Amino acid sequence: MTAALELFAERGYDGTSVSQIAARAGVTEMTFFRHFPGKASVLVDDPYDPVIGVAIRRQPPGPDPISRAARGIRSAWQQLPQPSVEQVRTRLRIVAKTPTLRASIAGGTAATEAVITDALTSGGTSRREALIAAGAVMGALNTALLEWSLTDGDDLGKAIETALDLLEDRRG
Amino acid sequence: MTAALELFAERGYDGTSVSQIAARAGVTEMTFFRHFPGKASVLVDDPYDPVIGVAIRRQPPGPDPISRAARGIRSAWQQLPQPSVEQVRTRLRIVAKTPTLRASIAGGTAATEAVITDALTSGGTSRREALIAAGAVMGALNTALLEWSLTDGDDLGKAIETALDLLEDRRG
DNA sequence: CGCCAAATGTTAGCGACTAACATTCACTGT
DNA sequence: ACAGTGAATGTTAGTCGCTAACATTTGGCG
Repeated sequence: MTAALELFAERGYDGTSVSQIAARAGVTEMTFFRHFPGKASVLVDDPYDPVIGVAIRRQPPGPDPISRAARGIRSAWQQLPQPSVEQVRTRLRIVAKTPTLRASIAGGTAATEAVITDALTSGGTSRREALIAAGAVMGALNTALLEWSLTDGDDLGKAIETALDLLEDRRG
Repeated sequence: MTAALELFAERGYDGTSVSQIAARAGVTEMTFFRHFPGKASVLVDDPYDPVIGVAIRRQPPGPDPISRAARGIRSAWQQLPQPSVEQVRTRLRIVAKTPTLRASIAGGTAATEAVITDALTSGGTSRREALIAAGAVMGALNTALLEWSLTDGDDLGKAIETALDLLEDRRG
């Protein structure tokens, strides 16, 4: 993983091949694929889904599933151990600057969307509305995180807050 | 394109190779890639971006960029020539059932997101909020379209309406 | 010291995609 | 009718991500 991040920083994501990563790690291409399911997986690792699920369920149901999801994620974020901001930033920066990767995180968020959808439906929201709300929330969050990664010295928490406020606290 | 859609229906997206498509089309693999930038591009073709841009700009600015974007898209959708619903459905159905494709449409919506972002910022919204609003709207719409494609006999316009209403018409 | 299992290596192959170069095709002007 | 020209197509060869089948090493343990 260290080798990969170094090379991505040096030559960019598309500019570095898996065999180069393996070589710098003193290892074969094969053993790379035994540790990571794919080249993109070096940059993603998102174990937050369960926490998000219960946090959303704890929010009072209401007519607006988007707001409920947003409140749940805010609460989850606050109780989560804050990750190393600079590490998150370097990773996300690579994603933000690589179109193919931007696309592929959508695959990573699919699981989170499913968790949000389930949490919302358990509160009485129709499945269709829950799906849409989950899509909207994840769309907003992903965009906010990528944009944040490209700026300097800004607070990660504040970026998330901006996104959640915009989703939740409309016409205000 | 006809050959590709046939094969996707027969063997699934991942189960058909580009050379198979080319063969059925009576053509070489190379000339496939000269017509389509990639295998996924057979299923996507989204010339609506300019219309969306001007439609959003026409909406009165307000404190809530998400609502403005949603209203703009609703208006654009109403004045657009309605596409052949069944054709849209078969295409989207393939996308919905193929995880790798679901991810790759995110790449296709990047352009639309940029258009929405620009339209919103021209109305006084900050760049960060405009980006987030665009992400939320596209996330909701994509999810709604994919979910719609998997159902039978439902109205496409109604599915879009559900998404836009949820985004725009909060708390009630 | 020998044994077993996990980690790693080797080889071979598929599919998406690209580049460099050759070829055919359709159409134009003389 | 004919030569010429530019676009569309074919050919070949190669890179990269990724997988499968089988061999090899490695490390701990009785």
